[in-house]
Amino acid sequence: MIALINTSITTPILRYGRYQFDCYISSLQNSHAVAQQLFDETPLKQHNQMLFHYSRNGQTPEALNLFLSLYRSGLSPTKYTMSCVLNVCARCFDGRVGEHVHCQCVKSGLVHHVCVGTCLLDMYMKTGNVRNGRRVFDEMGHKDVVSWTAVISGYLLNGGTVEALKVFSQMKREGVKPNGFTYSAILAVTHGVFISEILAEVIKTNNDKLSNVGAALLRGFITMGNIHDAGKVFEQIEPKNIVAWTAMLVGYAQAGETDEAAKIFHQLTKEGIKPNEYTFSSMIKACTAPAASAELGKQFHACAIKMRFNNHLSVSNSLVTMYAKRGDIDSAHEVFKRQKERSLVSWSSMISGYAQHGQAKKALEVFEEMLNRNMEMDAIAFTGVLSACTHAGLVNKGEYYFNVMINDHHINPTMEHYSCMIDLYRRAGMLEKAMDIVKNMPFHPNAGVWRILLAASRVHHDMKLGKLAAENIISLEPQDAAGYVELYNMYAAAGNWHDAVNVKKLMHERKVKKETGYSWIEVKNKTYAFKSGDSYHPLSKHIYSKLSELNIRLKEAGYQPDTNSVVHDIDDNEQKETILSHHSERLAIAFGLIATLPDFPIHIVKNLRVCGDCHNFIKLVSLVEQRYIVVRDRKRFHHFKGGLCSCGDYW
DNA sequence: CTAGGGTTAG
Repeated sequence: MIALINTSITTPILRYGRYQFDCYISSLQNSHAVAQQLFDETPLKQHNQMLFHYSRNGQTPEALNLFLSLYRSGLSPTKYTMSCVLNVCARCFDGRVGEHVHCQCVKSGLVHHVCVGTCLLDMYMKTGNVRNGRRVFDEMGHKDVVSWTAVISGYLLNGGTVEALKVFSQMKREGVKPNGFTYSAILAVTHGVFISEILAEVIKTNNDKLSNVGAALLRGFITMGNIHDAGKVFEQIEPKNIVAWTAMLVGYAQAGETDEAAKIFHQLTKEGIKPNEYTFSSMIKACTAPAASAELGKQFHACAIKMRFNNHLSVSNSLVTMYAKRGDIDSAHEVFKRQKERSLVSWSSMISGYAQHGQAKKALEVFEEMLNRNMEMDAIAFTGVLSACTHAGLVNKGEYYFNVMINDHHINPTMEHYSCMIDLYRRAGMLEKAMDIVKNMPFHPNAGVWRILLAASRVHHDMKLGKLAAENIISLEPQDAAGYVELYNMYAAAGNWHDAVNVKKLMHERKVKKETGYSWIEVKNKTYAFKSGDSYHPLSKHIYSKLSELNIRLKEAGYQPDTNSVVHDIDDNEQKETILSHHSERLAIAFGLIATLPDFPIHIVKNLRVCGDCHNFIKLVSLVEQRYIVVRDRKRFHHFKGGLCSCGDYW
């Protein structure tokens, strides 16, 4: 676990002097009479600047405390004060804080200023109160392009696509000219298809080098998976602001190119642009990619601390997920524990983190704490707790939470929730119950569900189900090799070579390729990649001889290779064993054993799931070599120790 | 006068 720097004290950079700042802080920290007097004598303008500073830095509690002191001391807030504090309220989860400020705005008459009105409607929209947001907007005497844009993005934020588009056209009808911000917002719903249309309109109306729309266009291309055109748009944006840089960074991150994302980060700082919380949370998220080094994530954490962004909610939330995904669940919890305020996202990040590590008990504890605090719940929070139950085989608990979600929280189960339940029953061997859900849920099963059923068919030797699942996977996701391979193996096993050959032909015609399995291991700050049977590593010879040595020792300890995991069309059992024994994770582990000291834990990251035989193999390695081995596969973590795995062979 | 809208995290 890394040592976290104490971040509870932040020193803002102020326009006024150090002395005044110290007085300021003391006035906030104790209710000492002298300090209070100092507070009262400080001009309102400086309080406002301080408030602005807090709001810009995401220091929500500080900002609200300051506003409260201001209110208590009898100073009358200005429209500037209100704008700032409403901006802060927009990020609160308790909408009542904002409502209170709303009352103050009405009483003082400040509500009639455009800025205050806009902040108010924005606050309601961001806290999910669309009705009040709309009402404030309708009652505004004077509306400008900013107010219109705020309503549009407010609707979009709350899923009101149709209303957003309506407001967009109404605005144009009333003669208000959309600007870059407006296009930027509306582009989020136009899904690529309209990109060229909007682009034409943008060029016609705002001939200003894509400055504000650029980032939105860029995002459009990225969601279409077109990083090339995204890059071209990026080049055209001039000057490039932080939003544009962040959008480009996200583009590379989504394409799995963590190093390119990091390059963008360094480039923007070199150009004198200051990264903000969006940049940091995006960059830290990029560090969770399987091929990214664990060091990189820590470096950006350190960087965030240095630049004082670590206390921003989105940043600390992304840190929780980053550490969890990097296998360091303790650091994830440490960040979570130190969060001054936590949102729904914070709690669900922690729950999913524990779930991925198979620590179901802790996941449920955190979830129960959330329930006790009467926090608002959403579908994703329940996905976290259900997946914890699934990974640990807690059938009763899973059923219980599923019902709580529907009956107490009135959340409609999504496909994800049904998948969890199907997987939960399937792993527990309750195939009939799993099938009941498949038949009765209001969705057509997606490829994910069929993959679960495919796994079930293998365990239960249910050929009929296997065939059905494989065929559905092929039709739903024609580029996924799993269905073809399974179907081929089934035909081959039954001696039906005619159909087997046809499957192979189809696969060939469609250019379907099995995703290459990679395993990564980090040794002395360097990441090494291995793929099955490769010999690129300079120590390759030693790695393979270590593997043969291990094989002999493991067989003495009772290891029997399970060649059923091999999906190749090979008859020779010995050949199958060889393929198994050279799976990428084994190469990585063998290298880890050679290259690190005996008490050093070995961390492996895989892009695919670990196969049953490798799982057995690693368990025994952890026993005979007395090593702690952590494997992160596509879905979750396995902590191997003394011949056992944290997943309890339940994955 | 300053301030409000656009990107981000599970």
